[in-house]
Amino acid sequence: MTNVHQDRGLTPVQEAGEVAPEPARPAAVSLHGEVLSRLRDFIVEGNLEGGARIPERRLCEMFGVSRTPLREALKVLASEGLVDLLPNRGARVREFSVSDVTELFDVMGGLEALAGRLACERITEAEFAEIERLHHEMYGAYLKRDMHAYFHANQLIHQAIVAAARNSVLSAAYATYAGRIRRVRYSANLASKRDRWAEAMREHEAILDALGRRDGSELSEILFRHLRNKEAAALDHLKGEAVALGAAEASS
Amino acid sequence: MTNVHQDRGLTPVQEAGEVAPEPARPAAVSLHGEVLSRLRDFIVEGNLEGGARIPERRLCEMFGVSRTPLREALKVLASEGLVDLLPNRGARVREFSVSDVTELFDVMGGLEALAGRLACERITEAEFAEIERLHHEMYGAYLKRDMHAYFHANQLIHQAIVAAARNSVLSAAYATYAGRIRRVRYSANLASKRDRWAEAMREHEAILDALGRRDGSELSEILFRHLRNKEAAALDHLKGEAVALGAAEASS
DNA sequence: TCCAAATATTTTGAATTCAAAAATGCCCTC
DNA sequence: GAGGGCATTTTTGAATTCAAAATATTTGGA
Repeated sequence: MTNVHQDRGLTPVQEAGEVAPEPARPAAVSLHGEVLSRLRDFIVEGNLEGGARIPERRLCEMFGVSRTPLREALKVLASEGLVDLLPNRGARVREFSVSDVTELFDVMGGLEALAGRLACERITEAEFAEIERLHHEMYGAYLKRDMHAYFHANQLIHQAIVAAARNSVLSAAYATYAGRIRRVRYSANLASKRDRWAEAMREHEAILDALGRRDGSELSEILFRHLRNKEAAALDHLKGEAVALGAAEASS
Repeated sequence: MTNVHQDRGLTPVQEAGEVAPEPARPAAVSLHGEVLSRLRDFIVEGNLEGGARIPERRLCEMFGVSRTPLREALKVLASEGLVDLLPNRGARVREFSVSDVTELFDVMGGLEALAGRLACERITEAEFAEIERLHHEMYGAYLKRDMHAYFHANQLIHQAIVAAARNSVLSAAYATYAGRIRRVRYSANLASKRDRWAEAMREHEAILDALGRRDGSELSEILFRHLRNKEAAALDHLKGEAVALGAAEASS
């Protein structure tokens, strides 16, 4: 995966007359955009230690570009909250404290509540049917204790609700914040206890019900509380991890 | 051409003659940050025609910097949604369609609803007392038909609610979206009819009441509907303006 | 005169260069 | 041997340079 990056042959000097074919990616029009999305993915996927200093030069080598587009990308990522820029001291991957995660979950909850409300105003029958289908798929995964399939269907449901809200500003904001907490959220789900799982399933029943009745206020309410519960589970996990880490560090 | 060095030199702030001195700002440590916040303000305040092409060189002259920090600032503003970057075609101030404004107001409504809910959990007595004071101040302005004072107190109340939510991610998001719609929102308030004004005042009574009872769900509900009503007023105004503009352009 | 092709100019995207700030290492003192 | 100041190296911030793309202008032809 990482060698895809190096192999890409995006050499700073355009020595090769013909452009290498790259049908997979939609071929960003600018190096800036290319570097931005690759670096964002790279960070979101957890390939860089949080808090560690990242020399620009190393990243330039990694992506095979000069510092100009890389630095542009870093400024954008800083404005997205993924990176900290210390003046004259370089960039580092932002570390999230417990309170940061709390804040992010609350904002996600607010956005999902909004999405639910708007979705009730605008959702089509076809969209609702698709969500219903995903819900049953998720329920099947729950019965089979297939965590991965459950998690996947769950994500698709929440995404479908956001999409049904038909608000591009909301979608963009949702994507940004989802990216920030993706790592902690995923591992929290993996570690979630069975009882939380059952509870989450019940909440999803209520979500589908409110959506079916197009009751925006109620769906909004349920979604916010649903996220609050996810938040609690994630924080349990995060605190356990912090303790474990601290112990490991103390013993080493 | 070499005097760019000297011109910009040690005083990037004082350089551009037409910009008023602003000692309030904490003097950004980097040119990038300085250019970013000045350009953002410049756009938000409506000094650039929407949709018009903005050559980088002109902006460089205006701010007295080279293209590097300016281009970095443009990328960040593009990610904030204030600017459109057309590949190989330069930057232009983003134009907001009616549906863009609708989307922005809905997101603002979602954020305010969230702020209200969180504020009910966390607000102190002192903060509530201050909001109460602002409310009565606003009511006084309403009775005196002092639009400007009313608008000011109104803004402060909403800001105070967001602040009481104690969520920096929320505050940052709120500030970003508020910046995007500031112009249209202000002019809409100026143009709002008297009956909308009375209605808004009644809504604010309900806001204060729900906040006093720390009823997060209800406050959330009221705030979202309050923003929806603001949205309707703003859209009325916007459509009227569009018609007037179209007529003016047709006749010129 | 008007349109279109060819050429010249401008503007953009990105690499390179240069100065200043920070980090590193060295030596000296204690 | 430890700590502190000074020189060296590295890294960052920002200007400049250069090539490619886009835009404007000129020219040729009907």
